[in-house]
Amino acid sequence: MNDGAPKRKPGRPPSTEARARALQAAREILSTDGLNALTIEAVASRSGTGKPTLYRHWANALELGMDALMQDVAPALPPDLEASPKAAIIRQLDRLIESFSPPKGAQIIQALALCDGGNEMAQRFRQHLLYESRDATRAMLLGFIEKGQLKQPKDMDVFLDALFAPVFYRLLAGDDPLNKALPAQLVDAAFAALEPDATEEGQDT
Amino acid sequence: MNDGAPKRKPGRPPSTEARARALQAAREILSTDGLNALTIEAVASRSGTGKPTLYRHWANALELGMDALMQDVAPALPPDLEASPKAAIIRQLDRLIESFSPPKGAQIIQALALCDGGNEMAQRFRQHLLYESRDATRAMLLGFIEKGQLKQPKDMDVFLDALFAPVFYRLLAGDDPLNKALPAQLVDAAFAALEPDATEEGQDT
Amino acid sequence: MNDGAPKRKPGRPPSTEARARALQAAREILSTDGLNALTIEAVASRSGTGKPTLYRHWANALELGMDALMQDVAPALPPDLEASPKAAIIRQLDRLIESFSPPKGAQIIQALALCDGGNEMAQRFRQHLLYESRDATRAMLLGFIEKGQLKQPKDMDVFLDALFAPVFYRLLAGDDPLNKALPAQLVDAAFAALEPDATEEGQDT
Amino acid sequence: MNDGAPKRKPGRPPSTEARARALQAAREILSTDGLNALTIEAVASRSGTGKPTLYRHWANALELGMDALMQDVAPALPPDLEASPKAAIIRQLDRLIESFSPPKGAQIIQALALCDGGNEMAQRFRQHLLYESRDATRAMLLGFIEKGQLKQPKDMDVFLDALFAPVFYRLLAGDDPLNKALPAQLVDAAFAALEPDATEEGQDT
DNA sequence: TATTAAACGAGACGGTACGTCCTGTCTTGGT
DNA sequence: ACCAAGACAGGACGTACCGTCTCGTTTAATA
Repeated sequence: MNDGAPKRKPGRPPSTEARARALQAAREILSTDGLNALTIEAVASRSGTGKPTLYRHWANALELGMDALMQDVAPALPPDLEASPKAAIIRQLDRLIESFSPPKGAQIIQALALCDGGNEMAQRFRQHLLYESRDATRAMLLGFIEKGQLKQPKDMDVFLDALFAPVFYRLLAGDDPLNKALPAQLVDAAFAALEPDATEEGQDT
Repeated sequence: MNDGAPKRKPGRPPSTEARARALQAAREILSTDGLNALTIEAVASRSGTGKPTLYRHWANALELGMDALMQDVAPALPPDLEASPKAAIIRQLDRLIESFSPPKGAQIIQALALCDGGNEMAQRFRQHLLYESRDATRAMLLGFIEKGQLKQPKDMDVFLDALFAPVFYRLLAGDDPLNKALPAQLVDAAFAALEPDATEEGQDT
Repeated sequence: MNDGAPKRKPGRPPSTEARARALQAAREILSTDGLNALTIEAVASRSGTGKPTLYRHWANALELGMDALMQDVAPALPPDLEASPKAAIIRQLDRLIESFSPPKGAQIIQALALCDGGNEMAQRFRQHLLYESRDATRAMLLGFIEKGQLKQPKDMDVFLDALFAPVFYRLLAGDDPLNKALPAQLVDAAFAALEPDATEEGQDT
Repeated sequence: MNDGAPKRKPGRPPSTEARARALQAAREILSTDGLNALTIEAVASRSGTGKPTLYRHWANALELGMDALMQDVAPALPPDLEASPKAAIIRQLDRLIESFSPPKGAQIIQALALCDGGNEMAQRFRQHLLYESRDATRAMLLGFIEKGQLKQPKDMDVFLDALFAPVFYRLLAGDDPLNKALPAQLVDAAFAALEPDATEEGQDT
């Protein structure tokens, strides 16, 4: 029962349009000049937004950049228990890798590395880019395990790391671009520990 | 007074002392104020070195930082085929994690994310921090395989990723500090795929 | 042709209280922080008045400041033909100097120097601070002359300048504060030209 | 004994050219847009000088403006005891009024009113614009008095104020521009107190 | 008494300028 | 030839006010 007093604050409300213009300009700068060129001044001049307005919405250029980067990452992911476990996880990884297509991937890594970690925006960013896929995958795995289609891994977090960490690791290393085959390779390697019999025969590939 | 007259250049030779002073100042700044505070000006003023001298040695502050960070990472690693494969790899990972003790780990990640990738210093940095351990571990694994102590993994690079990527992934994520137990967990999980029978019984450790 | 009906406008009439609060806040700011600190925002926040309300009453912060400064200057002056000419003029100058007691004097000079000159508020300000005393003094002098108590000066405006200009000049110069003796000195010097005989003997004082 | 070691400071010396360019740009801005438009940014962009360089030379835009205004004021004044006292003083006042030709006069008044008073630049400014003429005139008057050509005024400072204050007063008031006749009027009025006999006859003009 | 239009406070808006910091280059005199 | 010191042009930082513009809320004359 909170509609009795929606408690609109006094004063002119923030302009959603100004915010949208700023984010759009930021995305454009990111796609053409990279995260280092994403300065508050550049966004202000490109978007026709005043600097104080930008600082009203974001604490600094990095937070604006994180916000802009989040807009370009597929926002949701459907939990899917119909397909095979491997296929479902591969689909998750595919989506992640697609979101990290150049030059976004390296910029996301850079933002992750630069952000403070303590503030709220950094937590949202990490949640969106690191944990959303991971949590969904965890939920899927638990579903498969419950249905008996999958063996319980020894340590779920370590198991998930084996799937997701290599994606970020390769972006961080830089010289090994993400490729389409990677998800299947990761899933195969991870499942080898769960389905020991299956790996025996496919070993000669 | 250099012996066979190996091409004595005219003029005053570069001062090794100035370089050392600069690196020392950089390490101090890194340990107290972080990579963002490592500016050329800060190093110049703290070390009593002129800015042009710094630019003579490093292209920019980031390269100086990478150089300073490399100094603090254990420089070598002994290939060891005497111990058990698991123990040998755990020792490698332990050394790596120790090198990444706060606040160095996050700074190394930051430097990796910021550096261009194309230039020579970035390659040395990556070689030293990403690939040295990995390559040594790969060599060790091949040794163990040759001796029959280890089964050949399906894809060596993916296998190595499963060991090393989580370390960097957790540094990148930030909120999950590296702990002492991690190496053993990673090795156990990775070896589950190689030694399916053995893991059944040793699971309760 | 709207004077038949007093033309009461519909809607809420301007709040005299808001105006008064703003002027009070402005006076307080002037007395503690000076004219440079008298910004519209400072007055708005201190007085609890909205910025648009302030702009409805004054065109900018300087005009508000001039209005506030005028409130603190003795508003009227009694023409006095009973006393001696010298004493009457000294009283005028005393009143003026009292109105300019620190820190007001310098602020008034600053406002005079900054204001445009063309607009209506600037004219009111000048009228109030420069010409009111001067005009009253001129009227008094004419009265004394008519009564035969005073000799006609060669040029009345130049004569008045000799009385009033030094007051403003010393405020402008800044390092020579106005003192109580100044009015008598100015009057003596000015009257020396009118009453040549009297000055002969009193010269050694 | 300070020439044995001229004590040249280490490091690159300040560029006289950059300073000159900045002052030139400031003079241009003053002559076209006024003192309010003389911002550090405007000077930087017009002169091709970096902002930090400007701040190295001047504490703020006002000080830069005062420096620029001083450049345009006739820098010296010859003490002249050959002419008649009146003529010599009129020449001084003429020079002063000429230096204050629009729009400079109002800008000088504005700068005087705005400057702090305590700092060194403000003192130089006042010395140059207020006291240089005044001091030279005082010296001349003393010379004339010594030679018996002039009677000793009752109070020299008050006498000098009667000559100089009206000039600044009229600039401050704004609506009464300085005219060519003013110096003679001021001198006549001031001398009336000194040469009572002469004024008797010329009074009816 | 209800309507209604203007003024109210609050505060976001696009802007301009501030004064600081750092960049990477250069110019000094000294070693 | 290299050094330290430090000034240079440039550019981004984050802040303070400017003067304008919505907002939703009073307030008082009018209908």
